[in-house]
Amino acid sequence: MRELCLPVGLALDALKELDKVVTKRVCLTKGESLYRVGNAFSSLYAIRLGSCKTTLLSDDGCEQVAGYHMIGDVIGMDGIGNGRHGCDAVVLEDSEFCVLPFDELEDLGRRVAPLQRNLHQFLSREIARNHAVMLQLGSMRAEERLAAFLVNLSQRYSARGYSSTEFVLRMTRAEIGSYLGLKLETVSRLFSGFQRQGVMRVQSRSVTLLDLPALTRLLGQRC
Amino acid sequence: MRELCLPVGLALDALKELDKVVTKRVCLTKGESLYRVGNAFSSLYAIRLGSCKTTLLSDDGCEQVAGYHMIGDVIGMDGIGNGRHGCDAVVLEDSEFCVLPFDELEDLGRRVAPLQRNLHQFLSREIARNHAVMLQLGSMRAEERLAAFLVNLSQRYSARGYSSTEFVLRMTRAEIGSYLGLKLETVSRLFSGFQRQGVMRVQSRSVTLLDLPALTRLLGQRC
DNA sequence: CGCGCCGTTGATATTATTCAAGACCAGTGG
DNA sequence: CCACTGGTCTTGAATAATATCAACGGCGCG
Repeated sequence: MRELCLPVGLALDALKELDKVVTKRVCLTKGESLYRVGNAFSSLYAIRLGSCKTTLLSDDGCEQVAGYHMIGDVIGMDGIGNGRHGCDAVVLEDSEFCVLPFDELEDLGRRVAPLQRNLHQFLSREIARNHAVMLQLGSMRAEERLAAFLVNLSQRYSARGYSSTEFVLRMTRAEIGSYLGLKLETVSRLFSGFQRQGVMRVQSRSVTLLDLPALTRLLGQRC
Repeated sequence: MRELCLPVGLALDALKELDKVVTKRVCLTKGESLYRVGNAFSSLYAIRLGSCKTTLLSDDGCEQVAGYHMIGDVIGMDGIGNGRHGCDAVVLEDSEFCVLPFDELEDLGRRVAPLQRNLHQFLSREIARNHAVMLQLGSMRAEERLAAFLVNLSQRYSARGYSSTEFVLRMTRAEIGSYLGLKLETVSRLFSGFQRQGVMRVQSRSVTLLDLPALTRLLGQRC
């Protein structure tokens, strides 16, 4: 628990307190849901192992991928506001989660100021993260969106000690497209295009970024 | 302060405590900034009067409108995470803000559980709000986005005791477009189109929604 | 009055979607 | 072992949606 999730730069006693509330684990296999829209909210979840996507359901029943989450990410924060989860969390590979009962987390926050601060930072960063996605969806063209997606993945894998240039996509083209506001064919074409330009290699879900600087340059090009 | 902002359904003593930390006000005139990207974060701000937009700056220096905020909204929450504001807040008309020093808010939260809960709900709702915007940007067509925007404004004005069918847009076509991921010409054309269909009347910034159900229907139509 | 920003509209260009066909791949059962 | 199947992925051609370019009208303000 300690090296991931909430506690970053916390004192030892604060960590011990935190460990006390994190007692439960959940293991799920590919395709299963951790929670669904409308489920009563009671806990946040930290990904200990594996990955998942969160999906939104618009009024008309059409679903959109809202986030791709990997080891160390905390999910479920959108449920605090009205006591119900606002999205589905679907596991993309066999995964394990820490259960963080939110009432106890709040309790703890009241007693341990650094932990409280930490929780607030997590909530805030989730907001900032969404802002970045909004920027992507609102002002980038298809090519730039996919490049941004790849660079983002690269950075997150790198931050977790994995290779920043070689990784396996856990989502289908359709899911990536949904996340980026594109159709699956467009995503496929873009991958092919990037490969043709020599920027990356794609072999179904396996990805090798050959020219990360070039990808990064694509982002800053235009508005 | 009481009727707006944070405190909804709080006990009287909790309210009194809250009043103690909300001592400062800020008044700004059209075009001024409440804060800017990179400014040190110290407070949240509740809009007491007027309205403002928040804008993001992408790496290449292109700006996008990320939110439109009106009386009673609390802004600045994206700055908690790393101690600096992540967007600009620009006032759209002469406006007044309550300053909510965040350290004191956290202090207070540790002492008054309902207030703590309230703060968390606010943060969470901001996340949920962003999700809705992501849905708009990611899976709706231009017409649907503008309809969603208008319906959203209508609901928010209505919730604040103003007319749900007649209001004044505080943003230019370019700003609305930026918010919705469209160009100003597209926004203009859509307004004209809606007017031609008899769904609404537009007279520069003054808007009258003639057929709210029709607008709402536009949202649920397709994916 | 004239200037600058804002808004509208048309013609054209670009971008991404849709529709359609087929390839690939893993898992299944004969 | 191999054919079969369903899901995924790729690619092309036609189409639709939106952006871009350009011109002009209007309004507010100094």
